[in-house]
Formats: sequence, C-alpha cells, structure tokens
Amino acid sequence: MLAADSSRPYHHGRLREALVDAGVALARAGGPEAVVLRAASRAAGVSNNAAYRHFADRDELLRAVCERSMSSLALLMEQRVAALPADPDPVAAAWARFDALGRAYVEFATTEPGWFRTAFAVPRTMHSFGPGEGVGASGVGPYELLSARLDELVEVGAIPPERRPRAEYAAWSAVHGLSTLLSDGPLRDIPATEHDQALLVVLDFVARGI
Amino acid sequence: MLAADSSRPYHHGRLREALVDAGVALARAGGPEAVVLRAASRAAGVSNNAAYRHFADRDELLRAVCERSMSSLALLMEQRVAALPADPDPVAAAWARFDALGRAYVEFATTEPGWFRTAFAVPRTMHSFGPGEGVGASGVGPYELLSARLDELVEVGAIPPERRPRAEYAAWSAVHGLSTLLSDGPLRDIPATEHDQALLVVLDFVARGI
DNA sequence: CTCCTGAAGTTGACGGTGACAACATTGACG
DNA sequence: CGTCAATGTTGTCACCGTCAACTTCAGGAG
Repeated sequence: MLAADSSRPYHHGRLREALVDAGVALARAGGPEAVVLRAASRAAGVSNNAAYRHFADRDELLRAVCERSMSSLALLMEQRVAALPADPDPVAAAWARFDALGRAYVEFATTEPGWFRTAFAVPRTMHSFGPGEGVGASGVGPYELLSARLDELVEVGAIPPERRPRAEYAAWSAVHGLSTLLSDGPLRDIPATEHDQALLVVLDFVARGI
Repeated sequence: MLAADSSRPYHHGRLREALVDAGVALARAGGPEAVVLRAASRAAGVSNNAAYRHFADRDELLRAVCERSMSSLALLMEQRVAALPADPDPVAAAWARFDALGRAYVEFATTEPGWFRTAFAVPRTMHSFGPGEGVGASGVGPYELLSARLDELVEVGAIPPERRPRAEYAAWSAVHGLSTLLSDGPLRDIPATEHDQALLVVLDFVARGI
C-alpha cells in the first residue's frame, strides 16, 4: 500500500546520506541525544524502519553523524587559520596560527553547542574515528592540526624542544575544557563580556604554560 | 489492590530520598541519561508514577541527583587536600594543596565517569546550583575551593597578584578539559601509563601558566 | 522477453519510557 | 469519629528502538 504520491519512487536512491543529513540537522538543534531514528526517517520522507537497511542500529547512525561533526570542527579550524593575514615574522605567524586554532575550537563550541557535543559523543561500543574519518580539507583531524602547530612552534624556536613532548595534552585540555564549560557547562550563562575575558585569559594561559 | 506483602506499608515514608538514592546509583552506573523515573521507582519498591508526588518531572529528579554528584566532587577535593602531609614551607604547602585539588578532580572523573558527567548534566531549564547546593563539608562547591587556593597562592607570594584575576578560568578549564577527555572523550582508551603522563603534563602546565 | 532473486522500503508488533487523569489508601487534625 | 489532603496506584497515551514478516522494484540468467 504505497502512498498515492507517485512523485516519490518506492526506492529512495540516496537514503543513507539523507538519513545522515537529517541526523546532522537534529544534532545541531538538540545535540547527540536528539539524533533519533524515527525523526531522521520522517525527515527523509521514509518509513520508521527503512534506516535498518543502512545502519545496524541507532548507534551506527549516530557514529556517522559524530564523524561529520568532527569534520566540521576540523574544517572550521582550518578555515580560521587560512584566513589569517600574512605575517613576515615566522615566530609571530606561528603563534597566530596556534592561537587561531584555539579560538576556532571555542567558536565552534559556543556557536553550535549541540553540534560540538555531538563530535565527542561517539558511542563507546564502536572505537573512535579511524584514519580518514573526522578530518578536514587537509585530511587530518583537530588533534593532528594541533600537533602540527606545536611542531611549528618548536621549529621557529618559539618554545624549547624539551617542552614539546605531550604538549598536545596541555593545550587541548585547556581549550576543550573552556569550550565545554562555556557551551554546556556551568559557564554557559555568563555575560558575553565575561565570556570574551575567559577566552583571553585561557589563550594567554596556554601560550605561557606551553 | 495492594500487594499481599503487608510488610511494606502503603506510604513509603521517605520516598523522595529513596528516589534520589536510586537515581544516584543509576547515575554512577550509567551517567545522567540512565537516571530514569521508572527504574528509580522500581528500586524504591514503588509504583511508576509515585515519583510525581515529589518531582514535577524527570528533570527535577535529575537535578537533585546532579546536585549530589557535585557535592561528591567537592567532598573528594576536600578530602584529598585534608589528607596532605603537613609542610612547614607555606609556599610549598599552598602549591601542594592546589595540586591536590586538580588531582582529586581528575581522580573523580576517571574513577567514576558516569557520576562525573552527572555533576555537569544539570537540565538547562533549571538554573545552576544555588548557594548551599552542590557543596562539600565546608559548605562551598568546587569552584570556591579552587578560588580559595588561588587566593592562598597569592597570599604566600607564589604567584603575583596581577595574575590572580580570572585565574579560575585557566586552571578550571585545563583540569576540566583533561577530565572529560580522559573519562569520556577521545583519550578514554589510552593506556594507564600514558594517562598518568597526561595528568603530570597538565598539572605542570597549569602551575607554570597560572 | 520472461522470470526470479535479492536489495530496499513498509507494516505490525513488543517492551521501555515520560507524562497525564482518575482512583485508592491512610494518617493527621478538627 | 469523621473528613480531607497528602501519598501511592492503575490505566492510558505518545514516542522511541528493534525485530519479524511482507511488499516493491531493478537488473541479470535463461
């Protein structure tokens, strides 16, 4: 008993992608817990259980959506670094790129809280992103973007080589912590000016502590 | 039609607390999303909808559970600081207390991931904890414990006063970020040795950057 | 050209969940 | 002793994930 609407063929054609797209919209609006199979199916104009032809269960759809979110984050970080004005001083340029990375991270988290949470909501049953997943235009993810900038800071002599090992942990923790506190945590309701102050303090703190 | 078990009186007597206790157990085992009205009611030996006599909806129960979780965190931080050996050097003692605070935070997050997430899962509809909520034995919460230690670092001359304003943002972000990355984030599966290294790096980084 | 097979989509059902309404029980207070 | 308001129960509804059985359709074997 097909609906009288003959314009829609029985087979969707690109249902998998349509479901992920719908899941993305749901996640942006309401975070990972809003990624609901039935809602995504409705948005794709398809029946409840059609999704099971393309995903084993909800977690598999959610994982695909999370991967898209992580890619969005990587993309924004790349864009913000690429948009930086040229600086003849290699040290200043390296610091500016490093700074832009952190700013982009926090910008992503605060402008799209639900979407940001989704990036880190990969279901525990399936291991994290593999190579080529959750990456930006350059083919690497946020962590590798950070590592490359830290390497650059060492190369130009901005930080001594002995401080380089595991510096990712420090920088990532500070920026990720601020992002979660501001976007979904106890700092989510502080006024905009205080919000900006917090960002400045943390970025300055990272540059000093690295 | 009451169950034949006459040992259980019709009225529970302490149902509200029993529901929160059950919610706590659920949250410790499965995080905030596992705090489910029906499961809590079952655990309390009571019917599905009895909870609605004490909580307007699920969010109100969840909020009570979150408040307990935040208190647990504050309590552990207080304990770890109190357990520190005496140090005659006031500067060293202040640093040790500051360090212990951060260690306790990460310890809480990694030993009880679901319980830690719960502390920060306060429903958005109801504003954060008020005074006297989410506090430890000393009557203040984690944020105030941190502030007091930062004040102490200034008093003993460990850090210059001009660095004091908003230092909470920096220290909290770094420790909170590491906690989430390790307990529920992309770093959740790194080996124990690497886990410890990350903690050392971040704590050292905080002490230097403050 | 026909038939048939397998992929893709649909319908129906079940258990779990939050929530509402109506009903039952009971202790406390006049 | 009777009344009533607080407390707990049952019944019901909508939404969700998931399984099983059925339907549609495109493309290849003969």
